[in-house]
Amino acid sequence: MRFTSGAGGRRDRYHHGNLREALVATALDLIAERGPAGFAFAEVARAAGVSPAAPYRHFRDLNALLAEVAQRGFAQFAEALAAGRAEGGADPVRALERCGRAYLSFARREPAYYAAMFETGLTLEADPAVRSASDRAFSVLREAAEAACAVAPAGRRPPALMVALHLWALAHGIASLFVGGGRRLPMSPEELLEAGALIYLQSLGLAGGGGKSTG
Amino acid sequence: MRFTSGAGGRRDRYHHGNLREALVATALDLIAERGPAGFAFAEVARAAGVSPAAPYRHFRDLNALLAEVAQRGFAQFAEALAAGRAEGGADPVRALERCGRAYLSFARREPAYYAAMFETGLTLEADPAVRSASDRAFSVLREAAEAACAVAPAGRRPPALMVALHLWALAHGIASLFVGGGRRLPMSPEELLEAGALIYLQSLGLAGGGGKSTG
DNA sequence: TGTACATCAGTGAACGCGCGTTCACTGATGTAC
DNA sequence: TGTACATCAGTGAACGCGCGTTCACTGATGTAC
Repeated sequence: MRFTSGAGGRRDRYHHGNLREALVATALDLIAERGPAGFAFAEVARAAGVSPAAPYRHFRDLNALLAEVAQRGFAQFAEALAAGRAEGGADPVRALERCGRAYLSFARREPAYYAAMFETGLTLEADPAVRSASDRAFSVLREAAEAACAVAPAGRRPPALMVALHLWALAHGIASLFVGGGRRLPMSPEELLEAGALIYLQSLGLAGGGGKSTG
Repeated sequence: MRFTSGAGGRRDRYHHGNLREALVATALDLIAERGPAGFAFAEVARAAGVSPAAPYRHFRDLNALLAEVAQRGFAQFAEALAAGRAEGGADPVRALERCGRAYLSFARREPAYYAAMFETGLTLEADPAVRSASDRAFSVLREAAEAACAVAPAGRRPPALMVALHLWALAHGIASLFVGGGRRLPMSPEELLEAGALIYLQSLGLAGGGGKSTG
């Protein structure tokens, strides 16, 4: 549980004071336990210690609550990607690699957010707020790819958008298949992604031929 | 609808005769409409034109039915991958590429199966039959990767399992993100995968340096 | 070919349950004066 | 500082509904003789 019943000990008041936040946090807990489709609106209310009618003051229905969770997830995701990118420092290729690593690490660190973002069926993508939060996250990766592609050998500069999509898909595929799920691997997802990105970027002339490029 | 009410016109009989098959087909229809978590056990019965108690003769509960769907999906998936591989002919690298292409094309052609296989939450993977059907599908890809890696330049032969995992993740990521979903792309998923696989395999010395390798 | 019978797949009624949603309400908060 | 009042967040009771599951049943099928 995150702070489902108010970490400050200010509970059992008639006015909850922070129910909207509490509902989001509770939904996140329930998603972690049972997946994004594993519970009902009334259940969130019960788990938050509130009457079944209370959530209607804040969300039209369960879907709206899940959309809010997904939206926040994408916002945090964007921050995590940007932080990863910054970690790479001045070297744009290294920054791109770190960006991919941050993708995977977010999926591992925040499986509930990740599930809300990507495993809810496509319904959420119809929500404009979710959609634009998602776009903002992807644009971090796209910009990192643009910077990296700019340092490619002149004359064989790959399309940055394509590079971004390839790395996104690779990271997403690895996260979906091998993080959390029961599938066994002979290596960690992180190692798998790092190796894949290295092989891919080498082919584009963007990574050193065999040298160590990460710490 | 596939053949929900018996394609042979032999309906309105007391004994359905093929209810098990009809339930699987109906579930597939419902998954296509609303996703793997979007309907109830009783609803499958109703859609199949049968009393709510009837499905219990064939499946313990909705989860067992979904597991059956997933299992069949993986079986067809394995066949599709093998067919793709065979399409590549004697050239093992080409065969590997075709295998990846078949992955994507299955996701597009059979979105309901694909959803049952990969978007049901991890619960299904606990089922041994589903698990082994899934393993069988992956082993087609792994064997294709082994054959392809065997023709790599001696001395820098990549680990085949890793190559298989990379291509699997790439294809799965592209399928999950860009097939069916609302996300727009500047190119088709097929082209994206083909380009990605080519870049990746070139780096391993497995694909011609810039030559056309597909038809 | 015909009859008796066992088997089994599907019926339909029934149950308790939790959900989604609404409603008039009530208690807390903050603000005007 | 104190009081009256508007606002608003949460209550709790209520409703109809569909679900999951069970049960004794019944009608179709196939087989033994």
